[in-house]
Amino acid sequence: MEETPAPSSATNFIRDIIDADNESGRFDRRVHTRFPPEPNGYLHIGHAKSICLNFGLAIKYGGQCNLRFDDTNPTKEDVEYVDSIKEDVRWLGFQWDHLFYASDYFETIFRFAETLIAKGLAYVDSCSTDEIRQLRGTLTVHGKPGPWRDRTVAENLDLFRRMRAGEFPDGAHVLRAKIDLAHTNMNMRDPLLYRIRHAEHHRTGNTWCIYPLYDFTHGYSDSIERITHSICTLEFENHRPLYDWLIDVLELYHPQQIEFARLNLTHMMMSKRKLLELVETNSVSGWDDPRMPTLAGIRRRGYTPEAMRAFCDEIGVTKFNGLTEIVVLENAIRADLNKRSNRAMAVINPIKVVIDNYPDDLVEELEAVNNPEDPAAGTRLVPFSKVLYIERDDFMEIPAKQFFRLSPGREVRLRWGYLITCQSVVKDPSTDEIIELRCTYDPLTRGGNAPDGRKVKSTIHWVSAAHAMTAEVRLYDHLFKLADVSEIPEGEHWKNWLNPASLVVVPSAKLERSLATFKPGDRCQFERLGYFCVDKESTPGKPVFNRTVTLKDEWTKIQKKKGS
RNA sequence: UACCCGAUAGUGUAACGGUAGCACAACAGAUUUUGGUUCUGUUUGUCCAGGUUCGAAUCCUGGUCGGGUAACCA
Repeated sequence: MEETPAPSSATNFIRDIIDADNESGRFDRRVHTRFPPEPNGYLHIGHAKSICLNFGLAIKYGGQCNLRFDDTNPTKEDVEYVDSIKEDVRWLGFQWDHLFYASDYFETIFRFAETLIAKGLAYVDSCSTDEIRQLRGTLTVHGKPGPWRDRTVAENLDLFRRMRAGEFPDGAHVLRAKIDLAHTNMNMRDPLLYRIRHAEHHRTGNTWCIYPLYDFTHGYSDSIERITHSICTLEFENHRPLYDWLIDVLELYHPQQIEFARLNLTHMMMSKRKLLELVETNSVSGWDDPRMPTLAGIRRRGYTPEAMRAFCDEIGVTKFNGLTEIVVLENAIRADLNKRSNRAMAVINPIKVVIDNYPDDLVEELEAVNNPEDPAAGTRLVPFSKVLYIERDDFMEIPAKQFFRLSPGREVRLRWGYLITCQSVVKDPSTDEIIELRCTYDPLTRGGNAPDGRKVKSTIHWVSAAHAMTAEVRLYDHLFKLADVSEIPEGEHWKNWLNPASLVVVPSAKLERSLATFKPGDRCQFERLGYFCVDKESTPGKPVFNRTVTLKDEWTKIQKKKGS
């Protein structure tokens, strides 16, 4: 476990609220937050925003942050998710002060319900789901009281206890708060508090056959844990009056609920339901497919926790429901990896180069700098010989304007190697495809500098054919070709918008020898191409590298501009 | 057709009644043995209309636009 992340310097409206509360002494200057996921899926980048916010606030103010599993719906939840969520929070660099489960409070919450009944503020409703929906009214039409609303306290208490005792089947009764069926806020129209579910819970087993609903559980959990600021996303704004009502009628310790806008990213789908569908239909390889926005996915993709935290810091926290460009995320990981990644040479789309005037059997070990951003990273030796591979994109038989890489008659530098000049092009006579370049080198330019001081416009990467290792390289791109996935009309098949090129597998890229020692999770920069990491499926016999993100690429930009 | 919330450059955010800043993007240049990095510079903004005030992005009123809300989900 690394040390506690430094507190964020970014200010936001929630910090303003906390500052004001500390000023007034409202919570005795305590700050106690919580991150409350339901263990029904894998965490994604949106959750990272919430995690960084809640844990970050606790660090900033010297307070505490709990991890609490909101596990009130036994049919959707599983320990698999509990475990992955813990792992993800730790990976992001945070450690919770207390670990709780809402199910820890089931007995307490049951007693709260009895108290509510005793106060005449809750009743057992025996209507069907349909009837309840009918009587609740609509957004513009008031609801109406149902036939069971005026049961006596004794009758309600008796029925509720028998619900718990397992005397009734699922759906026979529910417990509802008695508030106001004509309320303009739908959440206040006698909200459901408990339902009967004869289902096994991943923690409480078969102890319970009634389970409290979110609204009835969440505020009480916050109150029990003496949370000061209960931070959630915008869609719970309309729940706050109920949150406050439930705590106030029982005269309990009252945390402050604060809502902020969830994260939306271009080219990304954040809906848990749709992510689950991608997994279940094998549109991706799993929850940790490197194209997924899950923390498991981006971790496998090669993202670092430092970059994720920097990103969350940069995007800020507001109540405005915006759409953040994915390049902001990409910029965060580039900035981090640029400083710490060693460089290596890898040729993804190779074309053979023969240095005609280089001795047939000579192999030279050339010194290469590991990381120009970090002198302490030192140097390594890379083998050079007569037959090399270079990137097919680094050669143009008829060079375009502004293309200053290799072409017939032109001299370029091989990184850490020699200056070479292309003398001729060998083509497959049947297909006309270029299969080989014949070049000459200048023996006086070892290391890359010419004694006469002449300059070349371009430096390209290469590997010695005889010494290269072969590896599978997986090139990842955006999962969705559409920037704003919320624009996909409801009902339209959203999977039509998946990017067919989101994964390009290169079966046999040619890699520099030094990469042979890399283990799964190891990261490096393939010079001029991007940042890569070794995939978990990689083995010594069949190495696999994932592209985390490309480098910025001026040449591709120039080409795109010309094309459009 | 109800209620709640929001609106600052292309995008995301800061300014808390007193000079509209920052990051990313874009554009131009310098440096560079990665068309990377770094550095310098440029372009672009307070949704609209009123009001309060010496002074409004900020406060008030009205409008416009956008988001949320009618699971026995969270």
